[in-house]
Amino acid sequence: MPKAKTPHRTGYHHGNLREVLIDAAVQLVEEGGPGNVSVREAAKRAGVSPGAPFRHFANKTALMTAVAEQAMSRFRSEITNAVENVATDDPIERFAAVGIAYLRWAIRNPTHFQIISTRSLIDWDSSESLRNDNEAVRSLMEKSMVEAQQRNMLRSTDIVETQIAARALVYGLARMCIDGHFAQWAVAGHTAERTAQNVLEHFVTLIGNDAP
Amino acid sequence: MPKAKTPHRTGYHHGNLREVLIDAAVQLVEEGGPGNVSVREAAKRAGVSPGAPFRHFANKTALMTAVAEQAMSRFRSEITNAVENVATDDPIERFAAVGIAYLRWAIRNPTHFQIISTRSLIDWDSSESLRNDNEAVRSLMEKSMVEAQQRNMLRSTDIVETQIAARALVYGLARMCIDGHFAQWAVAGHTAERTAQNVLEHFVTLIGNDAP
DNA sequence: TGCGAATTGTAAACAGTGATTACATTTTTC
DNA sequence: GAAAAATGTAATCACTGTTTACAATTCGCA
Repeated sequence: MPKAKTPHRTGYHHGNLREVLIDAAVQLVEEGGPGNVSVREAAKRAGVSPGAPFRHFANKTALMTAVAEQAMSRFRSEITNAVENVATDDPIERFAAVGIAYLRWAIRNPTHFQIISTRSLIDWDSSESLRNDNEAVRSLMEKSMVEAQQRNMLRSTDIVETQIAARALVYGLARMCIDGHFAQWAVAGHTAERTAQNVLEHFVTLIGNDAP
Repeated sequence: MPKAKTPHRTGYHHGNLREVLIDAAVQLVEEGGPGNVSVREAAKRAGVSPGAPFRHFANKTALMTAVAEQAMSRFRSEITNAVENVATDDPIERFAAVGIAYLRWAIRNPTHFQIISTRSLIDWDSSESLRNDNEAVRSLMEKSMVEAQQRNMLRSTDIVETQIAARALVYGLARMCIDGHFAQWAVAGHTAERTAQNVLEHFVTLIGNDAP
């Protein structure tokens, strides 16, 4: 977790305002969720007047989008790293690895996951990097599924439905956690993370060709 | 869709303010999502001063919670009706009927589904009716699953994982729609609703005991 | 029927918000 | 070194949720 480096601005110009504003916004998100972010408070923490941020961001949504871009980048690289460090080349296991890394990051960074997945907070369409990172994760899931089918490892041949189901399951588990639908199924003392992993692995055996 | 009935208040007292405020808030939600709701605008539309709503709701969240209660009640009864009108007593088909009714309502009432499922907008813990209605839907899913297992119709005996997976799948599909993760998988010209149904039915065959 | 209490409205104010505008300063560029 | 571009400030606007003091109305009861 890199600390916000405020370079103790000396003169009239700040020199680093854009990045410092993003860091301040991230800090505000961590302190009290997305609703805790205000442009003015971010400006105050950057030691700058309330109007200054609008030289760097067209509006509040643009600032939140920058926060989302940073978060999404870390999200993507954590998942990419996880799947690269998987020993086996079993595509189904690789898919499980993606899903587990996905859930792990979402559960450990709930407010950031909320920001990157809630379109009303950000301007999704205007950000190429958001789309790229998201597509990278999606295609990682897709590839492993397609490969599994090619090796005849899937129970069903309806790969489109299977893929959407897989994505919906992972996304649903993540959102159930961050939306608080979770108290009821912290099963048998397991943490949310462990439970989510169990369910994902269960799903993986369901779609597989072997008997459970 | 019942129209807000403003009884043309004559005197100093409104007589119906609480309900009219809820209706106004619902209208604002329909016009521009949850973010479009403001207590003052609701008061204005009810023809009342900005402070008046606080005689009926402790704060804005309480007003939104009342909106959510109304929406959740309709959500529950639509699902309950759907499953009561299912001819068969096949528990797996009954589960599918619940899921389809769930997705149907969520997709056709996206902003209201967003309100009832996003805990940051409402005061979930303080509302008994929200909990009751939610639990009713959950237990409807649970019952059909348990029955399916008792009749040996499920592929896996890990019923806890199967149940959570089922809920996560339905919830994930609904949220993917309302969060806009959907443009990519409006598959083959199908509407979101039809696609979601296909995926759900695919999942149902996956968990079943028969060969696909 | 009348009177005190509870309910429910108003008006005015407060602090906080996103955003814009006119202006000032600094940096960049030729 | 001067014109231009970038980036800060100060003031201001309209809007928000919420509170407070006060006024009008309705309700419960002698």
